[in-house]
Amino acid sequence: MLCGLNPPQREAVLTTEGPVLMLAGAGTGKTAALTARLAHLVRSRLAWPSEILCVTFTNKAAREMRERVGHLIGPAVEGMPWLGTFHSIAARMLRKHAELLGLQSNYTIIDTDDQLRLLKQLIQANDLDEKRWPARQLAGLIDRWKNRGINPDQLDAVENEAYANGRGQQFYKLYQERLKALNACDFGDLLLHMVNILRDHRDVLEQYQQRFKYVMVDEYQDTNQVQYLWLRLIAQVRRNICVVGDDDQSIYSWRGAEVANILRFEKDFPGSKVIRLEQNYRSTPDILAAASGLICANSERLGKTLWTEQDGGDRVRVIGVWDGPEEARRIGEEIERLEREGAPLDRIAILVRAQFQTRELEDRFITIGLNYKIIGGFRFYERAEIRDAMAYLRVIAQPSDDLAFERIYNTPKRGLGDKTLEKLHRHARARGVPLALAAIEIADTDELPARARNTLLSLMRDFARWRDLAKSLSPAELARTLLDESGYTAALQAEKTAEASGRLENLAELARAMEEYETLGDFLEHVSLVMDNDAADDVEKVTIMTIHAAKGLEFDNVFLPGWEEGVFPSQRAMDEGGLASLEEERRLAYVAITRARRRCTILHAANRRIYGQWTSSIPSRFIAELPEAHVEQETTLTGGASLWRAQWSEHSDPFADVARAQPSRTVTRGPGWQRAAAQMYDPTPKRLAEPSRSAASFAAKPRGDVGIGVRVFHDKFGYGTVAAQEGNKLEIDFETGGRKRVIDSFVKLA
DNA sequence: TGTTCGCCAATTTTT
DNA sequence: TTGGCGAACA
Repeated sequence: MLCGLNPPQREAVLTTEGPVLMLAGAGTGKTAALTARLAHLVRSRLAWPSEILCVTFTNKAAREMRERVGHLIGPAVEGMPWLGTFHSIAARMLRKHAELLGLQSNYTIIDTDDQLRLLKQLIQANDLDEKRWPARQLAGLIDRWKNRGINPDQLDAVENEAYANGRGQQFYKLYQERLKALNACDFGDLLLHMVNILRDHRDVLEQYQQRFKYVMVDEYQDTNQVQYLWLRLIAQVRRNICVVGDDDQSIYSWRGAEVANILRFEKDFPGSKVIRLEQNYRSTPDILAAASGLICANSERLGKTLWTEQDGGDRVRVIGVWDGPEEARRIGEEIERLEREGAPLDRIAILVRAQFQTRELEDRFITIGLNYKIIGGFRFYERAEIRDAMAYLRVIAQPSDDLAFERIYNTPKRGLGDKTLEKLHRHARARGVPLALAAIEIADTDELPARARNTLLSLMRDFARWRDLAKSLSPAELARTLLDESGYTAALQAEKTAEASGRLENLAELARAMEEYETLGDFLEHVSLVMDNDAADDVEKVTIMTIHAAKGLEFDNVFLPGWEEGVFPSQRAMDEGGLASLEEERRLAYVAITRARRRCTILHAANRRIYGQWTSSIPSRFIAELPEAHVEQETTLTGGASLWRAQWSEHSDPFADVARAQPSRTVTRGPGWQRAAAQMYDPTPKRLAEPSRSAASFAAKPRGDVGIGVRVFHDKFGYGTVAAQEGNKLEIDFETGGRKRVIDSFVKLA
């Protein structure tokens, strides 16, 4: 079991008693250490599998862990009910003790979509202006409160002020009451409810404290306050808690994760042993050195020094290009080259800061016929059609599921609108029954116009029939029948669009996925917590995803586009979160670079279209922070510059304005950005860029609608009059700021 | 009820 | 540029 482990890893495995903090840098084999430790505990009979609590953040991580432990200890792993995500374990506990909070044990777990609709209803019912106080914001606040372990009555005045002029608490309370009435929990509740129970019921707490001889936590830097409280309650007696994490990879603070949890572990658990895993098995020395150099700029680190036995490899490449499309083109070319060299596509990834960056790449890859897949964005179970199908199933399984009922009672369109819904609501509230029951009752009266009444009646009959069928059919068969008979499939077929046929496929896939489940209940429980669906693909594809989504993964070749101020670090981070969020961006950059095994290529463009607006930008400060010795810079702009110069003849440094044209909005200009900017616009390049197609894009055609004397508007400089025009370059006398040279696509007719 | 137009806003998203 | 949403119409 210990073979193949290095000394610190062994130590982590063998230090079973007392608190252990395992600081594991990127690619240092922490999962190996963790699984070996788990296996060791079982093998040496220190604990039964059922006496070990092992928590991860994602289902994927839990699954992998289970698999790997299974290899080490065999079928005993089946008896590990407490290996899972925070949420699934808390949900399981809560099912046992739900009645302590006035919930039934078959409570529904609602997702953010339901949550939002519920809040919207509350806001409307309480005459709040939805525009001014969006449900999203309230949802965000409530989430944050729950993440911090704050119950409605514990909310302080300041927090309360955060929503609707001091009505935050009121709405939080209302929301919780509504959830309880629906016998439902949101994700945050799973943990918060359990913490409340453990706090208020000594007997329950002691039961778990006794049961769990050992506690292990993966990705500890991502725990939030309430998860921390939960862990501490459970582990504080035996104190056999081993947490693994990397403060440098904490990138989820905006979701309530608190790096502080890992930073103060030693204080929380005095006498804890700190073990550092620093030998990296993933990346080449240059990649490691570049990443390490970058992360050094952060304060408040526990500090680790990654090293590797590997040698050789390429330096991290930094490529400056003219604009977004060229960036995408360049990446496409590089990937095609790698492909020709025999590199498998599925070991290549493009990691972006934000989803909008994927579009350009996608466009380009479609054009050149490169196989790619985009991870993230909408996940399978979040698609509208899947959620609709699920809602049908939920109503069948639980007639009291009002949220599900509301979702589908007019989907597909059957002529039941807001008017009818309102009546249902009124009746349901008056009688204190669920909507579905109210529907049956009201369809028996003359409250509704004949048409609505008949439709409703037949819908409720359908549900009664399906509920009946549910007893004899398998979940998958039930789903197929229901989709057919409800007219849902027919409505999609009638659409005849590519999108609709995609949706039909998804529904078929859903039914297929349901084959594995014996009962409808099993399936629904699975889906509410295990919302992932990585369908294995047989074709090799390049992966495009956000850096966040890439945490924990590795690729031979990694491309990192969009390293520009405003994109990465993102404008929002710089505007709002101050130093702390800039440091989180830097950690994100660190995560990005350390995904690469062999080669890492960073790109930045001088111009980019964001939200339909052309914006010019300077290289990210993170580029300047990379240690020069491990970086190789290249820019295609040099070729372009000479063309530009040829067109502009006597103007010696045409790029000066592009560089200077930066918005003064960017308050902090790190000392390094100039270096990068200078490098980028250096007219005497250290290395001559290949005369690329990008150069050609410079000789763009002029715009027909601007000419000398025309008054125009520029986003940064304001109004001005065109004084000279050459190709697509304009010289403009601005009303404030004097004469500037700009590209015609940056101006609008005034 | 269902459709269409104009306005506004716009990161990251493990469960 | 895209999408979501409410108000105005069919």
